[in-house]
Amino acid sequence: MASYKEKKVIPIGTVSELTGLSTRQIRYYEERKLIIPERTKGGTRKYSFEDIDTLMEIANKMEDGLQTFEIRKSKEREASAMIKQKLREEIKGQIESHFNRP
Amino acid sequence: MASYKEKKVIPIGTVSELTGLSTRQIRYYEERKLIIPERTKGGTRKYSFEDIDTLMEIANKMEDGLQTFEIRKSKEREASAMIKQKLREEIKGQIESHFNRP
DNA sequence: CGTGTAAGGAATTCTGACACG
DNA sequence: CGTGTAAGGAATTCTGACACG
Repeated sequence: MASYKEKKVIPIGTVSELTGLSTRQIRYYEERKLIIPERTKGGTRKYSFEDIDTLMEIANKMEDGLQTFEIRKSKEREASAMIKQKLREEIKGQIESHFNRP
Repeated sequence: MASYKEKKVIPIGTVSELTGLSTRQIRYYEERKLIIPERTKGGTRKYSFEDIDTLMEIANKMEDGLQTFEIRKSKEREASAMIKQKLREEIKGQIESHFNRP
């Protein structure tokens, strides 16, 4: 969970190099809630490697002609699908353990 | 091999926060060849998570009263031991495959 | 809508040096 | 030897705005 990949430590200039996106694009995707970096005391943005992966996906979708709000929607859908899936599995587990009780 | 952990992307200020070391200490350990960050075009240092682990180890050894050159020596010894070990295994593998040839 | 850019300012980092011990 | 600090400058980043399409 709390590993390297999730740790927000990379400045925007490096993210720009790693993703090939301009800093303008990266900041704009934040404005559209597609990524949420952390900030230092001074206010400079810090990203994680996970954010970089996310940005690459965003870049692909933008190339496919999607609009930022569509990308956000599909992210939200994915997230809620994940939660529902978790719940389903949990309930299934409980039912099974109920019937298998000796 | 070429994963997140080895990628040099973290600026010195963040490294300082993560390790608890001062930027002065971090730069000094570089001067003593204990860590070797990369640089951006502009010349600012970039570290990897691996470097951070290394710095934590260095910090421990410094607390134990070791001097930087001793730490460097022990690192070099480790490195050459690793290489010798690799060679030994390689030769062993070759001998075995020789005798097991049908 | 998504992105480039010039603008002015603030935060971050760099190096070489002096200080202390 | 290892580290703090003040100094001056350079690189990096920030925000809000205008522009184009």
